[in-house]
Amino acid sequence: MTELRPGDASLLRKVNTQVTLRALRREGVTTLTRLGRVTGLSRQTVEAVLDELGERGYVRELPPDEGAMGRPARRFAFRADAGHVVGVEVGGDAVVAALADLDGEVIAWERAPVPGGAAAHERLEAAGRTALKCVDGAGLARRRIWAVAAGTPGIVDRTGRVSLSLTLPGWTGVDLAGLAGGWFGCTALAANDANLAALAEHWRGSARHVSDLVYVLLGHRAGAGILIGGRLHQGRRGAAGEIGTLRQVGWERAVRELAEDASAAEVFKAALAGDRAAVRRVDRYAEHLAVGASALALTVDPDLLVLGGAHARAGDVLLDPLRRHLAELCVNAPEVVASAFGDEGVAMGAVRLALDHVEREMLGL
Amino acid sequence: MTELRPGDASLLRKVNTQVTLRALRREGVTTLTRLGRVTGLSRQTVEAVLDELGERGYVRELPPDEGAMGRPARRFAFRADAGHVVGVEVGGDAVVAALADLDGEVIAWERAPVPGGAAAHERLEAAGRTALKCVDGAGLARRRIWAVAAGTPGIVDRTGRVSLSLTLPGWTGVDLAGLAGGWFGCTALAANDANLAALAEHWRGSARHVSDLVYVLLGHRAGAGILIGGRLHQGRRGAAGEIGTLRQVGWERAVRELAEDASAAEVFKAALAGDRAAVRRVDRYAEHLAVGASALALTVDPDLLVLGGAHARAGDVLLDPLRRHLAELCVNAPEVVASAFGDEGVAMGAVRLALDHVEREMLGL
DNA sequence: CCACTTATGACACCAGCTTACGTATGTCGA
DNA sequence: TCGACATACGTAAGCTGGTGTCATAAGTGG
Repeated sequence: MTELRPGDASLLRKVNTQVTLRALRREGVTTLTRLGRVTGLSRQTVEAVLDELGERGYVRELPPDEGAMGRPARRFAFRADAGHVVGVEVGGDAVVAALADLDGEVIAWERAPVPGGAAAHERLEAAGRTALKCVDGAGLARRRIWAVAAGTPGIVDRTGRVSLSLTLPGWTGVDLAGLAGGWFGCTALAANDANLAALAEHWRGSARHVSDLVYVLLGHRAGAGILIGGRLHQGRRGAAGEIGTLRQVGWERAVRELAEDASAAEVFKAALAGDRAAVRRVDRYAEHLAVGASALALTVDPDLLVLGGAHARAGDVLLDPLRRHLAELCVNAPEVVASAFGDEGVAMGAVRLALDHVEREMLGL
Repeated sequence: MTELRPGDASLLRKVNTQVTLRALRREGVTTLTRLGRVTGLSRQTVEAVLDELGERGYVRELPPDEGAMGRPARRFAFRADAGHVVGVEVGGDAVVAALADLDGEVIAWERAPVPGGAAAHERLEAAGRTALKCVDGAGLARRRIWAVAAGTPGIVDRTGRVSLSLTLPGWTGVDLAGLAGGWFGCTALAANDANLAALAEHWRGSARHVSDLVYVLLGHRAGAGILIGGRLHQGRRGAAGEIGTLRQVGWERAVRELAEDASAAEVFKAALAGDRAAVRRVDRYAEHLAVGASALALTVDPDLLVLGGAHARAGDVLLDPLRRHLAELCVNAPEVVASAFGDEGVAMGAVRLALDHVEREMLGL
């Protein structure tokens, strides 16, 4: 139900700017004629659009390429360094910040541990410090940051406020987006961590080719992010994917049980080595996970189920039993794969969210 | 991720045709000047668009309205009778067909009982016969039907084939859309019944104002339909919402238990009258339903949960306990309301699906 | 019959896209 | 070195579609 507004000639220019810009970014350094061919627009139109984009600082002209046949073509490139965004994960144990250019290329990472029991203001302070350090360390002026996005566990509403956190002390009620906006004095967004990880996976991870995706983030708790039609689905209050809170699903218990005495990593390692008890324990964990995952899968019927977070790094030791249990529960279970990211998935997703915002702005809504 | 194509001038005309047509249909009989005001387009543009639509047969000019001040304005109206669609429910016990014009006004209903154990070919034959009778009875030429849509229990894939049916004998594998296309020799669509009921509810039922919606259809089995952003979400294989198949959810058992000895209607009636045993039984049923419903609600976090189907007609006798159990299970449970339709919801949704198709065609994709 | 109201019709104008064609600027081979 | 060739540029003409303006038409009311 897109709001449908009447179009005058300027709408055409907007559409064609969009088309041209996309093509330019996809092709890299390109000539006018080539851009005309791939977009289906005339050379003149492309040129006019590129002039405009050049004036706005988004496109740069490079010296002509010599050595080829015929008159050398003017060459253009997208200026990925015209602006930057920062993506931040404000997690339970640590804060991760990523500085990226408009192409989403990460220029600098910054991490800092935060004690699990830290108060909200300490955690926020650490997050701000880390984000600023990330930018300062890269030698970039702070005003070059166009947008910031932050991901955090818990339910984050549409305004970017944490409306419920069950894991971080004092976290419920924190206006994460509002505070993050203060770091660089720019627009700021906030969302649930699993949601952002799902975005990242669709952008540059294991789910590049699909449009409907469920991402399950396995950590101290287990959360889920949902992409439908390639777009984040957050739900009415940002609580979409919070299946883990359903008692029957038992995710909370599963997470607790897994690491009852030994650390989770040790259990997975032992299971990989063939330790019977450990294998059984992983299998139990997988069985519990499968209940919630199948509820998600049966509801959404996604193209793909991606597992991420600390425990997902165990790989097939966990994935194989999970696949087995899922197949038992679901009519036709989706494909299950591991996240393509290590512990930077959430920050990458935050980068993507910030870029989405910036790209909308770039083209004047 | 819309496919983005370059725009020439004809794109503008398409957009403005869309805008004008919508406004015209919303306003009813209208003048040029008024249409210009409400669309934000100039009178000239509106006139040109309307001329074109008139030639194509979608718009009719009416005689000017006399008696008002000033020069009488030309008056235009959408021709809802330019084409028609048929929506069909192919259910377990009956077939329901609805004939509607382009405004979605139902011109004729037709119903026929079908024994639950009927073979697939009998059921299909009954469906075709009912659809044809519906149109013939209204005195409408069969070639005036532009599209047909059919809804049926079970999983229906994107091509309109029933890929899995657990209730109707021989139903798995039936190419419902393909066969329905033969009835009138027009394009035909098919989808799961709960999905269509959800569409109907969003169109003209209890969910008009919301964009994310879960609809639970309570019948011999319980199925669910999901609307996200006002659009049907069917999933990879059309299996979205099939949470009822999850054993932990226990919907199948719940449906069986409810009507163990007495009929379900009697149980609800007794509960309404205050019969303790019946109240307990409805409560148990509601409790079971709530598990699946909460899984759906926690996954999607919809604006609204609509209950439909035979059992939903019991009203608050069922809804109240369901709301109570939902509130226990969900972080913030969605509002729960009953369907606005009786047993015509699925056919109405089928009409809507067919109209969606027709409207896309009308504007040239 | 005249003043007033409201919509129409015709005209000029603008933005934006396309096609066509001549021209500029390089490479390649004799 | 020079002409043939290839390729891209620059300009102009023409189309579509949308907007604003202004005189005019066609009613009502006194």
